[in-house]
Amino acid sequence: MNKNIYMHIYNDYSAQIQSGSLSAGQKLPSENELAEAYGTSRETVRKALHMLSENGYIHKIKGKGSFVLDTQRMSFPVSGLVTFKEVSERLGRSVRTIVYENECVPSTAEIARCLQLKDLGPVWKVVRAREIEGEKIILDKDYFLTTYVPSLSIEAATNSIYEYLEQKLHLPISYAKKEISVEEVTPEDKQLLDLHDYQHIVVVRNYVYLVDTTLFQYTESRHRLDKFQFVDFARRVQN
Amino acid sequence: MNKNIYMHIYNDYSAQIQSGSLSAGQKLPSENELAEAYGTSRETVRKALHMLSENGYIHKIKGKGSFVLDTQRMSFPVSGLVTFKEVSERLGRSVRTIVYENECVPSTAEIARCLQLKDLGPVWKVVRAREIEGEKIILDKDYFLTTYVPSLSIEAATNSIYEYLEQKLHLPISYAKKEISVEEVTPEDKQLLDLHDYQHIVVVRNYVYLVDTTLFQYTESRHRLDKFQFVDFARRVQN
DNA sequence: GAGTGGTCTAGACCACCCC
DNA sequence: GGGTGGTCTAGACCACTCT
Repeated sequence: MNKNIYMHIYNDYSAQIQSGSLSAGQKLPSENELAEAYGTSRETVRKALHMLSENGYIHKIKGKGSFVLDTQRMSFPVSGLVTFKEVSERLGRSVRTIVYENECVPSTAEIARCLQLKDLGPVWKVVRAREIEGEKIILDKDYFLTTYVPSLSIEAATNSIYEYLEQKLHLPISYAKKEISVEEVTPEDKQLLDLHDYQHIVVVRNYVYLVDTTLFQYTESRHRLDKFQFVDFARRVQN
Repeated sequence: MNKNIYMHIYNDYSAQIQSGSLSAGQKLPSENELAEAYGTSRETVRKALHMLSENGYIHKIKGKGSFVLDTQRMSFPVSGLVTFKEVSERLGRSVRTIVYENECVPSTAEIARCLQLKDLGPVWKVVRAREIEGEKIILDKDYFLTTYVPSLSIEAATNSIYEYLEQKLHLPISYAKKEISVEEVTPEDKQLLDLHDYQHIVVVRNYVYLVDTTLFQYTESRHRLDKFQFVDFARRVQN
């Protein structure tokens, strides 16, 4: 199951902290104790603890130990590379996805620029609305290079596209760049979402890269103002 | 100057990549070559390369090498724990800070909640507007525990509070939690900023912690809609 | 097969914290 | 002084890429 020892340790503790069986302020065993407990070396334990620290689960204090952080973070979408499906499941909300469009289209000049295409070749386009507790709040517009995603079934689009890409197509997704801004609503937004009278909308542009650094997906996630929230955890770089 | 070898390597390469003397796609020396060049071990080199990778500077491919990423990221404030001053200097924009308030006040119920205070003790409050190219666009409201920040000079508030906290008070700032949302403008926003007719404003709530995990600062950064941008870089967790 | 990055080891010394 | 985390070493074996 867990090929790597450090991943095993990381998974053990992140699960315990998320589930609440380890609560804020509690002290973890020392690195030497963990190394012995897992039958590994201290550096391997340290790698796991470093990841827990990077992801906001614990905090390490020299001379004292590692401590669980107060972490009811991640209130809503878009932190890290977490998918909408993962987040809504975690929240246990009543969520529905409506697929408006799921087809191969010639790319417009704007999409070609976003995907860094030389010519206006075809792209696979998916347009979906996310309905949360009866209101259509988020509009997701996805564009994929047809080289990697020649087509997508309605089932894949309705469930999780990422699940399909990673588990079926085995695309090695590596990293993403996200840009958040606020823009004026478009007629399309008004038509496809329950926007009330808001004149602006939060736009999250997502550029997704494979491990060979090719850009293969561009996504525009358009959120109704009042329902948008983004949570971020950051560590100050030490000197 | 650089106490740690890995920091030395990290600083060397992050500087070269930021300055553009290493450009996107270029290959770094192999880990073994770097270890020899810096007269250190491979694990130490790997620690530096891991940090470069985490911060979006490079990308590592097993069997091939480490490559510089296309990185004109960080378009505007609020990514990582970077201060306003650091960012505006990097952008080379004409920026001015106006201090409206800089004093010790009793905390309101809301501020006490944000700073997790038991009682309504005093806090040091700073209210500043950020003027960019002639327009007051950002309103920063900072609240500090007086235990750590008994007072602040106008100079510190006008320049960089962080610089003062870290270099003069030697406060060990460790990590922060950031929440971004969009809210309705308040009369205070209208009065202190050049808001045009926008009815909403982007609010970035920032909770800053010291290394001993005490929360010592709460900041509300209120950005005019059209000028707000947030850029984030994220890696997909590998399995 | 040679070169690369990914994981892991079993030590070492240091700086810091607390008693 | 004993325990803690922070840094570093000099090896090892593996999986992967390229040719």
